[in-house]
Amino acid sequence: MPERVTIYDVAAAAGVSTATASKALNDTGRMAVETRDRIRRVARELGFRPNALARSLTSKRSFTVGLLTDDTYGRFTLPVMAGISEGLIDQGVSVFLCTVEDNPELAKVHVDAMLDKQVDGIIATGKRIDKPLPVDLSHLPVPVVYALTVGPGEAVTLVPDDDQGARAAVEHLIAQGRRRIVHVTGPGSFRVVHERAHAYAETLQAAGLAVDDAAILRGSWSERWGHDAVATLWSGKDQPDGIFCGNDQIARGVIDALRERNVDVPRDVSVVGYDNWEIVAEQTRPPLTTIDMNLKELGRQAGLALMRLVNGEAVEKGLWKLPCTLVVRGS
Amino acid sequence: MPERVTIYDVAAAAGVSTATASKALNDTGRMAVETRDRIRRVARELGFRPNALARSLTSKRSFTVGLLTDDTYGRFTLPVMAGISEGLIDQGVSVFLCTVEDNPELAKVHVDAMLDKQVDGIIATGKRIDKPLPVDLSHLPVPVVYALTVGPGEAVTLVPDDDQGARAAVEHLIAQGRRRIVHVTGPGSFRVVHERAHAYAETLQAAGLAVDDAAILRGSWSERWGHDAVATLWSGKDQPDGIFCGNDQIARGVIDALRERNVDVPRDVSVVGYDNWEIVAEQTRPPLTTIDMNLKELGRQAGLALMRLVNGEAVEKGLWKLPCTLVVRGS
DNA sequence: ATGAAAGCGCTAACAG
DNA sequence: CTGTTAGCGCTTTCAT
Repeated sequence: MPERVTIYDVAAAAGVSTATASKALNDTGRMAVETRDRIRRVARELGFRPNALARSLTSKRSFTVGLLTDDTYGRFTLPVMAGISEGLIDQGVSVFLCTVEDNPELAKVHVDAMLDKQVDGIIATGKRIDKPLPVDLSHLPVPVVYALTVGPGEAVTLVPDDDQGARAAVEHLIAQGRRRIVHVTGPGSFRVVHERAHAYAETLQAAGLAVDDAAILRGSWSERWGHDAVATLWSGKDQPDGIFCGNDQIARGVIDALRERNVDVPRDVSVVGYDNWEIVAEQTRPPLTTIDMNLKELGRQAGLALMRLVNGEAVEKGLWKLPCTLVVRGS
Repeated sequence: MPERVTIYDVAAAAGVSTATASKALNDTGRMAVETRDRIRRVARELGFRPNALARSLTSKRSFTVGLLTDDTYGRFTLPVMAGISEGLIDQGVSVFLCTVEDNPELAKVHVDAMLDKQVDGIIATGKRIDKPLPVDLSHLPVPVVYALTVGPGEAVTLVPDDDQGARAAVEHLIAQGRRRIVHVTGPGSFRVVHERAHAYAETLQAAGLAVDDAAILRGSWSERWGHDAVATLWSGKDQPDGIFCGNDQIARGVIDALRERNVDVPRDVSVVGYDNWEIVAEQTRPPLTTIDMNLKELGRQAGLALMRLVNGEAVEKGLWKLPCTLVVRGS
């Protein structure tokens, strides 16, 4: 395996001191252009790459951040991760990814490992906005940003704007001429369920449509529940012509159930999902119109906010609600 | 933000030199037990945590590895990542996760960043066993292990044993009393398609069942294709009583299509999928019997193999085929 | 049994 | 314009 080239090698080869070499390579200090060029050329020829660890030791910056998540399955974490990575790569920042599940000890081990490795900051992310990670991150020697998970009030927390997202979904259904719109969603124990349901009701009201509490059906986040909800709805008399689902899996169950009843989507009923989980949304028949939470963008913003904090720049504390986007497909 | 405590602080507070403090904390050297205990106690009281960067500078080990993947969606990468992390956490190793998509420049940037940060080794992983990452990892100053992606012949490469997995699937169908078993799989351009098809044919033959080339239907990796394949199969005369699918999505399409034709699964036809993608496999009706590639275990092994390489221990080079497991559900 | 000193690779004051 | 020196936090000979 090739030996690593140090700045001493470069300095020696260029016939200068390491200080000069350092300055030349970092474009700091002042020196003859030709010296600078020569040193740079030598460095390139030797394939010199500075040891980031050594650099960090003095600079107090490791250009490394930690991403902590309790989302084992990665449905939400991965887009966030991709956004962070993409947003920070040109600052030369790398990301430690740690999955902590619901295990406080494991979480502590990972946080300690990150701190020992001098991460510049930590991003905490999760699968539930209303559930904190199993570890207290509030008195760490580095800044912390929360994404898709609750942080303390004085922290920066990024979440998708559920209110706006749900509103966009319902407004779309109304724009399709739908008038009897129901909402099939997840368990009432999730805060997003309330927020989306609330936005749903308000949007109907604003459009002068009847708002009926019975039109909000709460169940699990599964296909099966979407299926069952349709069975319930179609056993009554007033069938809806628009269904806003709490997530794409429910929507998938709904669409499948409707097809089995020979109810045509979107002719007879329009369906809108939530999450834009492409693997689900693109495979429904017809493909699912849904709300995209723009998680990648959320990740990018989280990363950038963290770096601003790291750099001591001012960052507005509190809850950042990032806009969702309606993705229109065939349903 | 709390100031970091250094070994100098500990040494000073304990009234010893840093050398002694270091020895006490690392359980090296020899000294009075009481001195050691006192130093340790002081360190604990002060909340001392050694700076891993400084330590790495001398030890030449960063206890950090890089995970490179082209699997944006993360379907395969995440379990592998979880396995690596889980397998290495008690050695104090952290993982940099980098998604490089198919972008050679991006890949190079990430690899360089990792090397600059002195990763002890790199694990390359991907979504296709027969496609290399868009970057050459063969002349790096650190060891590399490949998982779910092709590496050079002299490298360690871990893949699921497709032959054994497919065999297990078909044997299960035969054990269910199925005699007319077809194989609905993905595009012929994937190597796994050939391997699984080959194992399928061989297993039938070994059981004394007729092997027919027309019984292998190649298409895309989608639900839609599973659906279409059933349409094709049921338009002919000899309908199968067992279907081995190339992945779970195809299997899902197959099961849905069968239900639409009032063909009962598993009474009339047994279906086996591949991947054990729980989100799909558990939501089919009935839940899908499928093959699990044990990716988390594969990740763990990859991590352990890499660390053995890092430690200069002997590791058998070449292709490691790890066993798959049949997961029996309702189909 | 303990400590002084050197050094890991790099950067930054400060001289020359 | 360039080099000497000190130091980042820790480990490790080598003296004492």
